[in-house]
Amino acid sequence: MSRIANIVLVVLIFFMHKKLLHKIYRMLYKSFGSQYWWPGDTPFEIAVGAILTQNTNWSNVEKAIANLKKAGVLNAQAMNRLDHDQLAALIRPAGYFNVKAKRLRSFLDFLHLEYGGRISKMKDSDLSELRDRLLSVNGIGPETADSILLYALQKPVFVVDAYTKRILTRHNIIGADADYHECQQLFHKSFNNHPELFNEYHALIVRLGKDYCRPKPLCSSCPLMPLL
DNA sequence: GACCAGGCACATC
DNA sequence: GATGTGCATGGT
Repeated sequence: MSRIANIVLVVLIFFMHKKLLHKIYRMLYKSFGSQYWWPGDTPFEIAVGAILTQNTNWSNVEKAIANLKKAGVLNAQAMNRLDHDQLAALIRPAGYFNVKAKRLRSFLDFLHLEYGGRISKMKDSDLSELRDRLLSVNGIGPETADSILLYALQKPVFVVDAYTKRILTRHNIIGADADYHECQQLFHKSFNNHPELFNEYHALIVRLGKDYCRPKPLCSSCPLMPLL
């Protein structure tokens, strides 16, 4: 194939995928409506939830969040005064409580050292630089960093999770070996950095994933089944 | 009782 | 660089 034909093919495939991603969004929104994400009252609570939900069912996270609220420590200053065992005991229902207590501690250290304990101060930073800084915090990987950026700080960043990859793979939009960045770029290029839409789209994907998109088998009542 | 859930870091090859 | 493993609770 000539070089030009190859370029034309790549562009065509991109526009096909873009059209399909738009169609999937419309189908999900029609099926489920607005999801009103993120389920959290403050940017700090959203950031804590993003760490606690790592590889964990949200209902377990809710129990841990309720414990933190009841103890009056769901703010950067009060949580910073807890020692490891106190924090781990409060977040126990979220699972991996020792690991997550360390990760929350790393985030608190970062927040106090770099932003005086105020998440709102993060908003002023350059997006790319802020993302790199978040990723440098132990326990904050791409999905957690992007969840904080999008849902706590309203930055135009799409959150890619296991459900997103599963759906994109099943619809042959990406290969099984596609990485986080590749999936994310697909959404960024298809939707022109639109934070409100990224917010709703990711929430809808999670809703679909929870209800219909188990690893196996394929669910015949899935709203996206007509596309397969 | 097995499987799964809104990941990530670290060890090993 | 790719792959495997540990981390843990609670619902289905």
